[in-house]
Formats: sequence, C-alpha cells, structure tokens
Amino acid sequence: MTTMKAAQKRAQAKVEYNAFLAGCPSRQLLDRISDKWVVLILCALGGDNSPGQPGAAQAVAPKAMRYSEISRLLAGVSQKMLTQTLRSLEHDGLLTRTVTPTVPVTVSYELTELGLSLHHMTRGLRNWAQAHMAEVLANRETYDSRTS
Amino acid sequence: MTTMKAAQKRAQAKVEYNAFLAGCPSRQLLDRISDKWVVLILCALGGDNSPGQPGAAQAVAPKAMRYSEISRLLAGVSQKMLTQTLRSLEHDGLLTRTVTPTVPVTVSYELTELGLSLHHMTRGLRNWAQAHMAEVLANRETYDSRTS
DNA sequence: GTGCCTACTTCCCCATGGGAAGTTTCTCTC
DNA sequence: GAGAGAAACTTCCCATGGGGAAGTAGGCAC
Repeated sequence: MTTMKAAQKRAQAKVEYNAFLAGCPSRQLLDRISDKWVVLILCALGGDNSPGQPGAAQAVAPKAMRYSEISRLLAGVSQKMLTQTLRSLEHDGLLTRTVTPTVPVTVSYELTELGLSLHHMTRGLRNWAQAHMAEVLANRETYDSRTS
Repeated sequence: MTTMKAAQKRAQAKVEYNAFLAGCPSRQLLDRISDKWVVLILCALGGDNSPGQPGAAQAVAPKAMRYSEISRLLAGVSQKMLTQTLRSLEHDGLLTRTVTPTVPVTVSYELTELGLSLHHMTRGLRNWAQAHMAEVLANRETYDSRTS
C-alpha cells in the first residue's frame, strides 16, 4: 500500500478497495454502514416500514420522512444518535436533507440513488433477521442446553 | 398494532417480527448482525477473502478458518472482540467451533447453513462498500466544499 | 408573557471496545 | 530439566462512544 508504482496504482484504482485492510477507505465505509442505526434508517427511508399488514405485500417505495417520523419509527434511538447518523449519511451522499421553513421548521430526509442502492442490502439484512429469527432462537436454546 | 383481533394475531404470529420495534427479538438480532466485525467475519468465512488479485474473479467458496487466520485477515480486530464475536455467532448457530487437540490446540470456525445464508447479505454489503467507495468519497468532497 | 412546537445541541455518565499483558498446556531446544 | 515458544484465549485498565435528559431557537397561539 505504501510502496507502489504508478502503473500499479492506476490498475488498482478501480478495483482494489479491500475492506479487510484496516486502513482502506472501503473498510471505514463498511464500518460506517455496518451499524444498526444506519441499517434501520435506510430501511425506514427505503419504504419497507409499513405498519405490518400481515399478508399484504409490503409497499416498498422509497419515501421522504421527517425527523420526528423517523424518530418515532425507530423506537429506541436517541436524538443524538439519530441526528449524528443522519448527518453522516448525508455527508456520504446517501440521503438528502431538506429544510422547509414552515411554522416550526420541518426537515425531511430522502434517499438518494446511492442510498437507494444500499437500501437493497440493508433491506435484505432486515428481512433476513425477521425471517430467521425463529431459527436463531432455536439455536440459542440448543446451545444453552448443551453447555448448562 | 394495539387493537387487534385474535384472528389477526394468529395470522401475525408467523410473520410479524418487526425489526423497528425496540423490544422485538428480530430487532436485537438485527442489532447483532449490523456490526462491523460480524460482517467481516462472515465475509471471511464465506470465502470472499482472496488476497485481492485484481481482475481475477474471486473464488467465493465457504471455508473453515482458524482463529489466527481470521485474526490476521481482519486487520485491526482485537483478540477480545474476535473471541466475543465468534462466540455470539456460534451461540446463534451461524458458525461452528471445532477444537482439534493438536500440539498447541487449534480451533477452526466454519459457517453453518444459516450463517451461509446471512453471508449472502454481508457479502453484498462488502461489495457495495468497495464498489461505491469512489462515489462516496466524491460526495464527501462535494459536501465539504459546499459547507466550508 | 407564557408556553408549545420541531429539530436539534449539550452535558453527564456508564457501558463497550481497544491494547497489552497474563494464562494454559504441550512440545521442542539447549 | 529449565526455559522458550506457540495457539487461543482471558483479564485488566483506560479511552471513546452512545444513552438519557435537559437546554436552545424562534415563531405562533392563547
């Protein structure tokens, strides 16, 4: 990484982000997006936040949301973390922040195209978690009974 | 969500893990897997850990790895965190831990089928990070120049 | 004027994670 | 036979990060 000829550098520039290397920017990016609040915010803005009508195919349409809406949906997030996470996502160009100077000012957040592409991943994560919950729970019990 | 008939409740029982609810087990599961070390370990064991020959199609085959191998691959992970994360993944049935009583004992970790299914997700995350790195970097610069 | 609204920011405190050194059990070397 | 060394942890200490709660701005309603 430190000693490298220009030709190699050029060849690497396109492909050679290796998230396993601690210093690699893609590793830092992975660190940032492998965060529970990031995943949840992406899911929320991505649109798979319908109140859970069972059986109804969830309408998965990206949707702009206000700060308070997100705050309400992501039960348990502290305001500090929410603001902080939203800022970093805006910083990375994953979402846009729009201030509307209404009575009390309203702020709305919306995924960019880039954010939308990441949303496909986080959506998969969330669905995985919900789909395999039972299995994991069963595994935990098996594990605990084996070791107790 | 609060007012619900028994019929609906029954219908929900199967499907209705909602990761947005703070108390929901699937939320806790999502919290656990939305972790940088979890993602990296899954990627490592999933097999997309080739030393980065640019251009060469990465051989993506799940692979058992020893503790020290993982430790070396995931530059920057502390032993404490690595052990802790591996334990929790084993606990959830995402990987198996096998002790071989050789000279100094060797321990190898391997993904279970469940872990493998999650690996598809984390692999996507990692690839996304590496693929969109440049774009994110550009966005950061734009953002910084706009606000400075 | 008092109070309330949204979208934050700030302060304090505790839990979590990093760094490094210690532990165990064996075998190999001097 | 004393000591080194190796793998996989475990333990201890301390800094950072995240939660909880309270404070801020500023415009409108009462």
